[in-house]
Amino acid sequence: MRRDPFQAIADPTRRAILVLLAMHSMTPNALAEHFDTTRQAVSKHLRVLTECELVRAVPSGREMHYTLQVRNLKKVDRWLEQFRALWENRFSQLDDVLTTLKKG
Amino acid sequence: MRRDPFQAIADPTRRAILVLLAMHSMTPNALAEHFDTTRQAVSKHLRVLTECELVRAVPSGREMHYTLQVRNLKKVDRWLEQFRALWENRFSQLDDVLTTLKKG
DNA sequence: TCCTTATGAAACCGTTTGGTTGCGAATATA
DNA sequence: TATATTCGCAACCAAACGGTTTCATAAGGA
Repeated sequence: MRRDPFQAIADPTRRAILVLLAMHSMTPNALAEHFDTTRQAVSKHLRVLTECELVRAVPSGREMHYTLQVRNLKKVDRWLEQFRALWENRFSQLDDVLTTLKKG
Repeated sequence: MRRDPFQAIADPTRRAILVLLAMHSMTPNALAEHFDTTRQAVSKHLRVLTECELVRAVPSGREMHYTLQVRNLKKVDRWLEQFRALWENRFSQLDDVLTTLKKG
């Protein structure tokens, strides 16, 4: 089973969860209210996110507070880094044909 | 079938293909030599990447030259943008406990 | 204590994924 | 023309994915 941040953010629901948790930590029930699925489905996504260490569970009584753990998102950012130069230089501003010529 | 850059870069082989194509355009055969799979498997990945418009196929005789199309990678970059502030501010430099306090 | 609420885990299901093999079409070469 | 090479497509397969329903556990409230 692949467990890395790239696979984690492939799912749109998981991306939305991360965005919500970026505001403040939330319980599974509170999160589930934002989606058109069951609490258990959200819980499964939280499990994946926890295994990827993109999220951390903090118990509080009978509730569980999930918190964003931003560190591993940086891995995605670092991977993108190697392409950033390509879309920031002036060649990539031109159309695709020119890009092709440059690389061919 | 979901076809977006997030799903495209979830697969490690596809990420490696994108990195290789960032250097210069390549044919499916040339690409396949870099991996421990068949040409057809690489071809399938190229199909996905093409559908996501992360790659563009340029025919040349009986060969096909695949070129990186960087535009849609920016979508991932823009999504990450909303988290970048979190790991760039001084709070995220502290350990996870502090991060929790800040968000709780 | 009894009941409700919050949660995770397990079993199950249909679809998607990533891979293989085999094929046919089209281009280059002898 | 005949042959070899490059490639995409279709069929098939096992494993993973995303979802549901059901159940057990544990904590709060009447």
